[in-house]
Amino acid sequence: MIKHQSTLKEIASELNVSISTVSRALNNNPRIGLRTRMLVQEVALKLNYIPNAAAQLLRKSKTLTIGVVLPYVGEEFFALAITGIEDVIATKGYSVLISQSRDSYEREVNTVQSFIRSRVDGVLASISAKTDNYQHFKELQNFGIPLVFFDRIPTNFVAHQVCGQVEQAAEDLVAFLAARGLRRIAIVNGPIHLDISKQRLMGFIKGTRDHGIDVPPEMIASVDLTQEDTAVCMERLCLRQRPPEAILGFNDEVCLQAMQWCMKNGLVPNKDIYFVSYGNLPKTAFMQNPPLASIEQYPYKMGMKAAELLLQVIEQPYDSPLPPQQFLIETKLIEH
Amino acid sequence: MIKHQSTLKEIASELNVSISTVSRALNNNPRIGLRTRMLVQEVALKLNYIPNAAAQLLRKSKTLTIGVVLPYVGEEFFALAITGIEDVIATKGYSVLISQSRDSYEREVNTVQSFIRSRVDGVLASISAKTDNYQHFKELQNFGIPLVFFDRIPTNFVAHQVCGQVEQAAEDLVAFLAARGLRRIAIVNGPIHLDISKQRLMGFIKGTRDHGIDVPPEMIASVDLTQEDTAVCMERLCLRQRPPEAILGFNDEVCLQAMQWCMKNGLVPNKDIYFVSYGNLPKTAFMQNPPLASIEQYPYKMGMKAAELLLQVIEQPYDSPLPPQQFLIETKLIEH
DNA sequence: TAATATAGCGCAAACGTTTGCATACACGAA
DNA sequence: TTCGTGTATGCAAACGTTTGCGCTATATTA
Repeated sequence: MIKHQSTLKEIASELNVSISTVSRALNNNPRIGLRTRMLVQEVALKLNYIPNAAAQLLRKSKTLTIGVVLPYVGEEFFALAITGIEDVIATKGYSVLISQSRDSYEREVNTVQSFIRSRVDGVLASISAKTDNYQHFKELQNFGIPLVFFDRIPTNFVAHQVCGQVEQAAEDLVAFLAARGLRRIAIVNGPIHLDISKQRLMGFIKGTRDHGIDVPPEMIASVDLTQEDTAVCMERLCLRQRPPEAILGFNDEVCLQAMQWCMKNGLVPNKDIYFVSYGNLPKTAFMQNPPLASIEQYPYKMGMKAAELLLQVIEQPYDSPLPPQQFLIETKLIEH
Repeated sequence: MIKHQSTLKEIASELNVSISTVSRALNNNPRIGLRTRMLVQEVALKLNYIPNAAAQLLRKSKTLTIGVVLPYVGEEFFALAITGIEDVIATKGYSVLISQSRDSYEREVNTVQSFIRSRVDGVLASISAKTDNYQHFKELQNFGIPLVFFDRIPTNFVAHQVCGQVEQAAEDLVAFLAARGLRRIAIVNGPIHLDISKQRLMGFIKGTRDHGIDVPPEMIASVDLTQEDTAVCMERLCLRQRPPEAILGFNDEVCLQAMQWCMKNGLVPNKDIYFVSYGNLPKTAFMQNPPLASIEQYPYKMGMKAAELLLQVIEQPYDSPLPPQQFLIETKLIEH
């Protein structure tokens, strides 16, 4: 079903000039006379010429393309981050390949390898909930392809990264609950191999200790971010003699899952159990019972910052690579 | 910052065989002896060889890649459609380039041209709210690149398309409202150059007529899907002597925008003004006042169907192209 | 007038693959 | 020995660009 794709050669033979002249004319090279240049561009337009990116990449070694891999494009947090990324890289003439891992390790690996095959100029990544092996990212680095992690950054892996002030935020959330006299507080955390989960936990422990709150080990849970796992976790947490009065969720999505479990099990969210969370997502503005407080993480800004850092790394000369950078985006507790 | 990217040539010289032998060995061509084949694959692994997709495309004329352009990846409807698309094309070894137009005509044009440059094997498109010129899609077809529209399909443009039973659904929504005794009904439609907007309007007109409902022209409005425009529209609609009792929204997103305007202006959604809509999006399950009824459009299924059709078109031989196909996905009215 | 500069363009190699055709060798049969 | 028949591999062209270098006129200078 392939029809016709005009090439430099065709334009050249149409005008009885050489291929190189056509190439230079289209790139506005001043070595070609103005008359010829105009003529070539005219014919190119007439023939609907569109350069073959593959051939260009083969010669130059630039694709002007960056890859973005993240868990779900549909999650508001990531959707906003994508927009931030696009807005930054568009200004430099880059375009972006978006791919979602859907929290699957295999999908993430495949995506990264596909990015390598197409020789993108750089990669932005927010790792899947299942990823605790970073070989594919290592390979990316071996290929010399710049890599910046954002939000869901790995632990024990040296790379550029951008994320929120997660630990401080957890302390703030605990303080928020403590100020309301709540003392039986649980945390429903994300996978602990995610650095942002570790940070949430540290902030939670620090915050509870600061307020003299005792945290029995059963009050500390991790889920893999699926609806099912969250339900199992809630079951364990709430079907005990003394269920928690409040829950600090990994993010708004997890809280929604937990709150759904509550409703199915005759508990009224934010009445029987209070929720606080991360995200402050736009959709919570329409909710019946949004989390009492949620940490605004400015995903648009985070996307922008990550993209800016990546571009900086890309433009760095071969011989003086940038040492691994870490950026923190400030966060803010929002009450609902 | 580019380090090293191993090539067939390197593997070849490492083993003192020819490049063609290496190429064939890696493709498991039986013409190469088993011993050599194993040896080559071993060395390829050792050197972290990953083929250069650009070079491959230049020789073969297949990228095993399809492009998807749609308004917003973050909208639940499109996010679900993407997932359906991915699930289908993954089974055939294809991968997907996702790009959002964010309802901008320029962004959509750029995306399509970038798809052409990278010579994708096919394109799935859901057009932006601003698009009423289809030259860029025409160009795609001139290049012989298969194209399938889904959901947001253009009017007056011959192409394969997949969308929901929109018109019938609008009639159903009107019937739903009429059964509740509501007779002052307005429609807040999408851009009228979208075929699905036209269909909504036709269903609306048919439905109201069937129920003997009079519809003054002021009750028929179109918005460009932005928050601002919806607010302006609501203003015109509601700040009159007799505001509508019920509104049929273009989709859940538009309804949310309209309901936000209501709340800002002292009107209680689904009490002062009833809403019905399209989408039945998951997030409405958490809402305080979801639309009373919403049309489930099965976006996952729609994405799958569109992808299946595209693959079929791609695999069609040059000489017998498929005549333009139109598929309807059945819909269902859901009460809340 | 001769030497030199300059403008305008073409030649051909290179990027990393794939693939039709040719080649080299071993082995058994005539 | 000679021929045929596989089997295993190599050669070289081609895909569509970009780009260093070289060529030819014409214009400028001494």
